[in-house]
Amino acid sequence: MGRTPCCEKNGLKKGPWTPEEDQKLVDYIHKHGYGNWRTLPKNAGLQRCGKSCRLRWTNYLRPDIKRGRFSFEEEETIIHLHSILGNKWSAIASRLPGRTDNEIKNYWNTHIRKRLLRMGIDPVTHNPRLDLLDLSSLYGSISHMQHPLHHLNPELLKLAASLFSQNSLVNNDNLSSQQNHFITDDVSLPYPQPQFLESNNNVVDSSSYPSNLHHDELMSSSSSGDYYLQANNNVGIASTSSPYYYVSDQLPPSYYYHYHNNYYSPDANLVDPPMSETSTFHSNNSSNLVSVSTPSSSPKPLNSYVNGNNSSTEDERESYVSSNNNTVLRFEIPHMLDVNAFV
DNA sequence: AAGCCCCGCAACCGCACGTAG
DNA sequence: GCTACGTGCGGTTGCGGGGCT
Repeated sequence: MGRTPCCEKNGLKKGPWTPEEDQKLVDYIHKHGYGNWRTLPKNAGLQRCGKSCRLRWTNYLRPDIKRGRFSFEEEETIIHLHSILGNKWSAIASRLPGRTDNEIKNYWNTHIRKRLLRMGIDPVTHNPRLDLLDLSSLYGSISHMQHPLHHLNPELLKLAASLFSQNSLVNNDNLSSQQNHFITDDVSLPYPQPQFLESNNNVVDSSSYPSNLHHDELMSSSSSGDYYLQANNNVGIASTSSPYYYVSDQLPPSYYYHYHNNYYSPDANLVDPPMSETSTFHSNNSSNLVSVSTPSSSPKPLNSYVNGNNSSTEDERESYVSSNNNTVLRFEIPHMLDVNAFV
């Protein structure tokens, strides 16, 4: 232990770099290259610590640094890589030429993360935040009925199925496009088909939606390509990479999809979510325990994002994303979430 | 116009970890 | 094994700009 600090605290400048300091650092590195950051500032005539010089060089002065706002492709890559690598900013930066880890980290924290939260997506797990919806009354309504699904309004069933299928995967060629169902003990109902929409809202593809959603088959489903599919209707599914949902055997099988090449675009404006970070709810029948839990990942109150003012740049970004000719998966959530209106 | 507030971003801090001598 | 050093990361700070009142 007892490692000495990288610099003496006394006499060394902190704070923003002046153009003169930048020039000194650049000149020195052009002449001698960079190497020993501890001795570099002294040799370069800078009243800075080596760490500060290194950060200034790697994050700002390096000649190959790309300036300006992130392109849609870069942003897509960041989200993609973050879903795989997590907060490995340097690893992400290595895949984005000209971008630094610090820049990506800042951009993530100030733009992408907030937008994902507004979209109802957990920025850590990249899964929809089901905790934003209070489903207790919905499931309570289902579970206390003797033949629950027979008596429900189709709109309510559609909503329930929609909520369960929010984690749908996309573009899996190995899955056929048969009618999708969720299975209960006594009734089989079609899953609502998520729609692929172009920017003009034309439906362009729905054939790649996962099929064979019978839970017995899902139990044995395997990963395919980039997509990871797991399903289980037992209580207590454990996963190291995603939130998990577990339900009783009288409710739709739980499942989630870990996806890599696409991301969700639920219309978060359709709901006014509760501000709880995690919600757990129980049906009236204790044997039908239903728990939907999304790990907390937001140090800031969610309403600071959901209800907060959007900056103009953020609005621009939103319009940029929506106007880009990229296909996104869009989930339609009914406006009316009052269960009593359906039963 | 002035003051306040919010936000984005550059920069810093502290710590952990890998590596070479 | 110890130490120095470089590097990476999460968290945080503080400045400056812009918007609002």
